[in-house]
Amino acid sequence: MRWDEIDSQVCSVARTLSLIGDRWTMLILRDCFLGVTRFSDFQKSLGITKHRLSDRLTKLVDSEIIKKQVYDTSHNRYEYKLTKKGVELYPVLMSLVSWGDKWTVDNDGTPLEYIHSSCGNKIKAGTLCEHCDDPVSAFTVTPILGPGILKKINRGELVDFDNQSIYKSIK
Amino acid sequence: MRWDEIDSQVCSVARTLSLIGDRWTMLILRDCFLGVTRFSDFQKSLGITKHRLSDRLTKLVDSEIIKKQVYDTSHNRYEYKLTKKGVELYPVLMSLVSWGDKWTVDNDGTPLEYIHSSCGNKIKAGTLCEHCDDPVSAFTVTPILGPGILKKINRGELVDFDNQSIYKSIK
DNA sequence: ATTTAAGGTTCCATAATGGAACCATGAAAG
DNA sequence: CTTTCATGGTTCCATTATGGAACCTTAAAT
Repeated sequence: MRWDEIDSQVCSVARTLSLIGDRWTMLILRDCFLGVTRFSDFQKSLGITKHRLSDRLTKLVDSEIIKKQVYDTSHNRYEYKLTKKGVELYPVLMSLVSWGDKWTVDNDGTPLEYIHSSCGNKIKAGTLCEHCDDPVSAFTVTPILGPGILKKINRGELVDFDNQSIYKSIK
Repeated sequence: MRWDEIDSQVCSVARTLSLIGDRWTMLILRDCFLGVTRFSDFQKSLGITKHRLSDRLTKLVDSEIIKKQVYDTSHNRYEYKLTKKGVELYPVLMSLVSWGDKWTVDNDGTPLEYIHSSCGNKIKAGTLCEHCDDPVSAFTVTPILGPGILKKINRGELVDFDNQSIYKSIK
């Protein structure tokens, strides 16, 4: 299977990664969340080549994760800004940051810190269950088949689907 | 800048993506969390070519996100399992799932559902601040320079560092 | 003696990426 | 009024990464 076919997998991870899972894309989005909007600023911040940046921005606009707006009509200058769909990728970014802060930090400490305006403290972000407020971890979650897979099985699609692993989960 | 140099950026996102940000790696980890452990099962589940899978597994073992263990000494058969470092990537996976469930779902519904063993409900995972329990979103978080950057600036490294964007953040 | 299963490696054609050069527009400088 | 600069790109080409198929190795099973 080629990479550009992974969105055919009936899997939210695969479908999401088909949009944001290639080189540079998440770093571009990191910059978006930090307030970068202009082509040349992305380029300086990232060290990406122009045509690669151009390609990635176009794809992100096509998938409606960012939008391209003229900010200077006389010059045709543009700014790229997150859409609602894009803003909602923030948990992905924060979870990457949290993990990186713990496992890839050097002796100097964490590169950035994040202040939560609700309480004024440094963020200690956790993934919690909104029903019980307990932390969500691989050991307290059991995946089960959802309608997105079950309906396709009932219609005879996914004939060679192997659901063994789902019921094993992580031990 | 080449992709294999991004871990030189003083940024937890870049450093994390240098380990798990290339094609296939997150999908391999998805399978790890679902209970897949064997080379051939990864290959069947992912549709990845053998040498690419071999390459990715080796890199994940090198970065201590998974470990390779013999499960059949007479045959030299191996299983790959998440380490503590790897298990802690679960929030990254769940945030990708949550976003994908919302923005990439088809008419049939979500592919998988996740039951939280703490409360028995379907997971509604949210990224919350552990100080105030309020949701963490791009609009309620302000990034500031941390010691990992400040100390390097004080030592005269990062001379051409541009922190403009950090103070803009997202509006 | 041959086949099968697991877990790979090798070879080669194709696709993605990186670096450098080039282009277009309008504003600013001399 | 000619040249230079800033922004936001595109083109060309060499280098890397990836995909597909074939092949390899060990030990058991037929």
